[in-house]
This record gives sequence, structure tokens and C-alpha cells, in this order.
Amino acid sequence: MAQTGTLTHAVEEYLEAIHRFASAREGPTTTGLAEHLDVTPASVTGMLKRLADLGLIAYQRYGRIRLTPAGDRLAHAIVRRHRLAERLLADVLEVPLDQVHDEACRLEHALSPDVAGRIADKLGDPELCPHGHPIDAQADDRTMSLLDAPKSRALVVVRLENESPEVVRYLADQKLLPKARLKVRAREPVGGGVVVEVDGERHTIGRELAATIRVTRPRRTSRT
Amino acid sequence: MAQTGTLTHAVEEYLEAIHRFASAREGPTTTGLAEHLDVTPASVTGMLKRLADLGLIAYQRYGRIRLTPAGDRLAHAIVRRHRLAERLLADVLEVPLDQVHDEACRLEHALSPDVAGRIADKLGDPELCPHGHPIDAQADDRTMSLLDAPKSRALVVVRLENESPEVVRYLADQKLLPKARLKVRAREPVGGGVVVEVDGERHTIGRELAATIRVTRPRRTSRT
DNA sequence: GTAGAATTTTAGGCGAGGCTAAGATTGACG
DNA sequence: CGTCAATCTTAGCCTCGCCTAAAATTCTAC
Repeated sequence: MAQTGTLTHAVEEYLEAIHRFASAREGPTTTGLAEHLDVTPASVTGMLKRLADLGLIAYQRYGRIRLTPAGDRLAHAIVRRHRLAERLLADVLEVPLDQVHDEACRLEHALSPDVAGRIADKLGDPELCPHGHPIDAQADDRTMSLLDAPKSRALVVVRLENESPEVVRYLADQKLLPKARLKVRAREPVGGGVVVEVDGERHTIGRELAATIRVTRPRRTSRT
Repeated sequence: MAQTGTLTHAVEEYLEAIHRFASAREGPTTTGLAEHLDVTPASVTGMLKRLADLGLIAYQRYGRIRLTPAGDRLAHAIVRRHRLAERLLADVLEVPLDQVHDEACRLEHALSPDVAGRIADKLGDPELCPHGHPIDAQADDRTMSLLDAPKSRALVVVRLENESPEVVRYLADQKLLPKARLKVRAREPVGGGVVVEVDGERHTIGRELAATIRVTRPRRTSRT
């Protein structure tokens, strides 16, 4: 029933993708996974069967997709390796943030538990990846989507749910990376865009994009 | 005809293995590759055909195996990534030397040219991997095998051709890692073992093992 | 130079993981 | 409640990379 070393790259990719969907509170769907992984829905169905056979997901035809405890443990380990790789790339090798995710996607499958542990040691057990996602299991999530954030209150960006290079580059331009302080100034009457003020400047963030930015009220604890 | 990004892991493994054999002046053979890659000779034949189709090796049935210029360029790039990965693992993450090779074998396929370049930058363009192999193309090789080394002269270990964990661990115990200074004291009359003096102590190194240790007369240049 | 050993290749198969096309199921909406 | 679109699965096929068993070739040694 699936040893750690036994997993193929494809299996790891799927587990990670399912985990990401689940964490994002969107139930993973065949089509959603297909888009995320850039394969056809038919291929996803095939792999879901295999994952079910391996005891990594609970699933029946046309049914809901959920990780089993075993699958969840593995997925966590993979995501952890991914995020540690991101920190190594960003902090040690100074890879530009918008490239960090894609590079880490390849590295995560090549990191042994031992090397992952050493990265964590070297970097002083970082808590967050460069996009603001927790590296180890998180208990509670006090963040909200920028879309739901209250107007005129001090907010701070916690993490970006969308790590694609274009999105990260765009948000870097707008100074909307994790730890950035901002306020919501207005919401567009149609389309639901959000007008934010960052660094004294105002930008409008489209609805879909705003939904992927998680923010919170500033904690007195962290003030650079 | 084979873009860089197009290569599968298996193709990269084979190119690297062929390159290693060629560098070691042993012509690569079907059986040799099969052992090195831990697959059957029949599988090697299959892959050799594919590599020939891709224009990466020149080869005909029962004939000699040689990298084409294109194959050689690719193989060099792969070996370079491997050795840069080794330096990163050894220098930054402090992975024990005997594990470095195996970890790098997995990492090398996951490093983009960009990340490889950044590793080289961060580490100050190192010339050698931790086992003493040159990271970039080497012009001439003034080294000799420990088996051929003259007696009673000061010698220094340049590199280990065999990077397997057991061998590296064993040689580390004998203090016979790159840069170690030694003298050949005697040769066994039968079996061809070599008696060396390192650090004031004498050990006998078996014939096969001694053949994989490259040494040279010390250059006045490097004296730690 | 020829027999036997060693090496290499062919033939035939298998599993992983992808695809397309077509059929099944679900769900949204009039 | 039925219909139609969206979603999901099945069926059938493909490539890659590996395997075993058997045949072909080359090498070695008398």
C-alpha cells in the first residue's frame, strides 16, 4: 500500500494537486485537476482509479474526491518539500519570486527526506514559503480573501493562492506580495473588482485575482 | 532532433552514463551500461536505438557506441548540473560526502539551466565537484591512476572515479579523499594491491579500487 | 579455423500514463 | 418533471521504458 519511495512522479503530482484543491476549500474535481495538471479529464479519471487502488484517495465513480489519511500524509510531505525547495530557491539562490513555484515543482520530486530536513535546518525551520503558505501543517486559518476584506481597515497580505509566474510578477509590480500592508478603498459596482491602496497608491484588482489573495488584520507581533 | 527540455529522465541517464564511460577511457558497452544503470542489456539496446534516432549517439548493431557532438553537448550539460548539485549539497546543505552522489543523481534532472547558473554564481564558480571531477570541460588530464603511480614520491589525490556511498565512505575512513597527500610504499606481489602511506599510516588498497583513484604529483600552487 | 563463451540483439509482453471519441451520469433550468 | 449542457467515465489506442527468453553475432582459445 504505497511506500514513500514507490510513488511515481505522476502520483506525487496528483496527490499534491488534490491537496491544494482541498486546502483551498474548493472540492477537487476531475475537470479542475485536469486543468491544473494540464492533462485531459479522461486521464484524470484513470489516475483517480489508481490512487484509489493505492489507498490514497477515497472515491467512487462520479463521486467526491477526498484524500485518505495515508494520502493526506503523503501529500503533506510532498507539499512540504515543495515549499522548502521554494525557500531554498528564493533565499539561498535568489531565484526571482515569479519563477520559484515552477522550479520547485520539479525539485520537489527529487528531494529525499534527508535533504529536505537539511534545507529546513539550514534555513532555520522557516514557517512559510515565499508565497506565504505554511510549510508545516497549519491549525487554524485566520485569513480572508481580499474579496471579503472590510473597507478602510489596515490589512496585510498573508499569502497568494495563485503562484503562476504571470500572477506573481503582476502582484510584485503592484507591491502586493506577502507582508505588504494595504487598505481596501472601494469595490467596483459591477464586476466586483477591489480598489486597494498600497504604499500610497491605488490599484484595482479584478474579482478573480482578488479572490486568490489572502489577507488578515495586522498582528502587533510582526512589524519587520 | 532533441530539444533540451524534451529529454526524458531515462534519456538523460543514458547520456550521462555513456559520457562517464567515455571520459573514463573505457568504451561504453551494452553490458557496462546495463550494470551501471541497473537495467538489462536488452533494455540498453532498445534505448541505444532511440538515442541513435534522436541523433545523440552514433551506433550500429554490435558496433561501437559514441556520442555525437549534439549528444556530447547535452551530456556535458547534464554532468555539469550533476556536479553543481553535488557542490550545493556538500557545501551549503552539508550532506555527508558519501550520500552526495546519489542525491545529485535525482536532482540533476530537476535543475533548469537558470538555477544551475545561480548555483554556480552563489558558490563562486567552483571548478571541481566534491569528488574532484571538473565541473566544466577539462582540457588535459595530468592525473594517473593510483595503480600506475610511482613509489615513494609525494602524491595528492585528485578525484574518485567511483562515487558510490560504500566506496566514498571507505575512502573517507582511510583519509583518501581529494586533496589528501600520500605516498605509494609498496605493491603486493600477487593481486596487485597498493600499499599507501597517508597521514603517517599505511593501508593496502585493492587493485580494482586503486584503479579508480586518480592522483598526481603535488602542484606548488595549492597548499591549502 | 572452428567450438564454445560472452556479448548483443530481436521478439514479444507489461505497466504507467497519456490521448481521442463516444457514452453515461449529474445537475440546472424552464 | 423533462431536457440540455456540463461533467465524468469507458473503450480503445499510443509511446516510453522496462522485462524475459531466444536468436544472432562477435570474441577467445585451442
